[in-house]
Amino acid sequence: MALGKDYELQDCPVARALELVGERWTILVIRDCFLGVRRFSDFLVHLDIPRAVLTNRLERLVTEGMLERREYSPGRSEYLLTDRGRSLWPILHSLAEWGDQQAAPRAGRRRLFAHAECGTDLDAAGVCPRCGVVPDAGDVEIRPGPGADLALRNDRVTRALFRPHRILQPLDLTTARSTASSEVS
Amino acid sequence: MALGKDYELQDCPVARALELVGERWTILVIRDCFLGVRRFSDFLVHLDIPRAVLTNRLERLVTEGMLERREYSPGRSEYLLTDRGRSLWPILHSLAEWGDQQAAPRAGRRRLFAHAECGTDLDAAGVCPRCGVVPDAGDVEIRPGPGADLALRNDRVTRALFRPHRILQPLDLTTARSTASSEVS
DNA sequence: GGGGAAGGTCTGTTCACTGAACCTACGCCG
DNA sequence: CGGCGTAGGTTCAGTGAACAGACCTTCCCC
Repeated sequence: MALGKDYELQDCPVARALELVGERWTILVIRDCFLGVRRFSDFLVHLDIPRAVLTNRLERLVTEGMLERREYSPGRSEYLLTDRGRSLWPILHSLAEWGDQQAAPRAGRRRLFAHAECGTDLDAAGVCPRCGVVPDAGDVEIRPGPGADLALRNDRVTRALFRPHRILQPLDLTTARSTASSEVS
Repeated sequence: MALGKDYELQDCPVARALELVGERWTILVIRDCFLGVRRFSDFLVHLDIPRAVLTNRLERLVTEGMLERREYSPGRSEYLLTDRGRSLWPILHSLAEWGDQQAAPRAGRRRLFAHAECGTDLDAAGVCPRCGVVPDAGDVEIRPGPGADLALRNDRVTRALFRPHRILQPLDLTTARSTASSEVS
């Protein structure tokens, strides 16, 4: 299903897409995957999502072929975007663009995306203005914009995101973890 | 709110976007607006959405400034996309692209988008390959692709969509209405 | 003034999300 | 060995939203 009653009878590609990624939380889980989050507990602290729902969404994304589950140690798994999952990048990017245009804090954008190869910021359509290409998700670097705000939320994942890094690469949570004097919700 | 518990604490543009358009059905209502649907009863037959939910979504979209409600006759209203609503076009387009890539029927794509000025089909990023621009939503023409299928669903709106037309322009429902021998769900 | 369409509201039921508690396996430390 | 912490879940009661279907009101047309 997707949203209670599935949209099966909708002969429309948008409905098809929503069947796969339209459930509550699903898009945010995928967003976190792009940001480099891979472990259950990291999704948990970053999303404030009920554990049962997270379990459910991860399972579903795995069976849909968006994520791959891999045990990095007995009983511990991490979740990685598959090629299919990565193909969602244009959707994520357009959502982020729109969200920032419509509701950016006064301070400015929260996150900036750049073409990693040349360092140029992407335009609204996801195109690198210098190279004239739409970079693959693996070639995008993300960094906090002027509107980013640690006061709003301060968990180890959010802190780690304050260092620029390539999308899809695992976050460096070690230092962020040790910096943590208190783990504020 | 947006999805039960709102995503207020997410300092992320994607979460902001989902707060506005992430609820069940909301995206499909907006899709229909782009397709030219304007009236309560047309949304109803095309979406198979519970009436109460439709009322609620339309109301919310109006208060969010995505739609404008206009009485075209006492007690009868139609809903039109505002500029803010139109700015969602890139998101809709990327969703449609992705949905068709991932789950197109064997017969092929369900819908095709073309740049109305020159008649060229848009590429996956929404760019017109001939003109090199991302056409505004008002300059996009939509027509059924080879994978479109009236057998799946056959209401007056779906039938009207079988004629090519410009996005945002009202559908010509009159002939489709009269053609209707029986209004199959 | 009877019938039909448009655009809703109301109601009972089902279903999914929520929050909190509980559980298990592993690793480390003394 | 025994205790503690962490990762990654599962279980369960409570709640709020979605669902289907009946009902209602206003307008229009004959």
